[in-house]
Amino acid sequence: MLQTTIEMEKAAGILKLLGDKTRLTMLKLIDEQTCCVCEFVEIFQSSQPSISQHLRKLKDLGLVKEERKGQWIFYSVNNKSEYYSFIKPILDQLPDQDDKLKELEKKGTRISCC
Amino acid sequence: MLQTTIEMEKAAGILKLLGDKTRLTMLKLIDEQTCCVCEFVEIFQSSQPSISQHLRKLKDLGLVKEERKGQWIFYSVNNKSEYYSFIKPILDQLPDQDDKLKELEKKGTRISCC
DNA sequence: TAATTATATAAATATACACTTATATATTCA
DNA sequence: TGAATATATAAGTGTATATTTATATAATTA
Repeated sequence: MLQTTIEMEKAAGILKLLGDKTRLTMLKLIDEQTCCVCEFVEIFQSSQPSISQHLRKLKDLGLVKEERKGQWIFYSVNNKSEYYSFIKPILDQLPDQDDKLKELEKKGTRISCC
Repeated sequence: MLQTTIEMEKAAGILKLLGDKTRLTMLKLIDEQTCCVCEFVEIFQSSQPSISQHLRKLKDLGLVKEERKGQWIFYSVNNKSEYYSFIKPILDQLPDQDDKLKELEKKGTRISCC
């Protein structure tokens, strides 16, 4: 097998994180874009702590990276992660979620600082 | 995007099932082989009901198929499943688990009926 | 046909997980 | 510098999930 493999325990841990609709949708959204916490709060109609806690789990495994810009913290998928090649084929099979961001833009609540 | 997509909710449900070390290892094992319940019990050092319940969940989503041969029921990944193309790239990135079956053969507890 | 072996299912229990509530920290702006 | 905004964290709570215990079903074999 030429393909890179990933330790079983690690793989299960990552898949468990992806096995949540909110986190999975988050990852798909920020695979090629960037979102801040308050945008997620609006998109998922969830509380701010709930969103923060989901992001924390993704960050703990190094799957996402954050970048502060003023008062906002923007999240995106960490394509430098050693597990990116593991999750990328999964994300690629998910339906595009850009309509969710389009909705924010329409409502004028999309944050595009700088 | 040319790739087939899968509904978000369904994808999360499947990934949640894969996000368990026992089930993930099971799937990897039976992607190209066939195993019966008692073999899993020995491989994972788990109780028989525990193994049966894991298999039930995989079967409920159609990810595995079963075939009775005498007193044994053999399980294998259902490559006819509409979700097989979703899980296959994941399984392909996992380390080979054949050593687990080799171990059974060495101990003489591998079931190879017929 | 009775005993044995393999598997499934149901109920009970213990643990893991997501979400809420409350609070802390950090940045911006008046 | 004080108020407002954005985010994080900690503690508490409720729900989901895995595992055990107990029992049922099905096939085999003596």
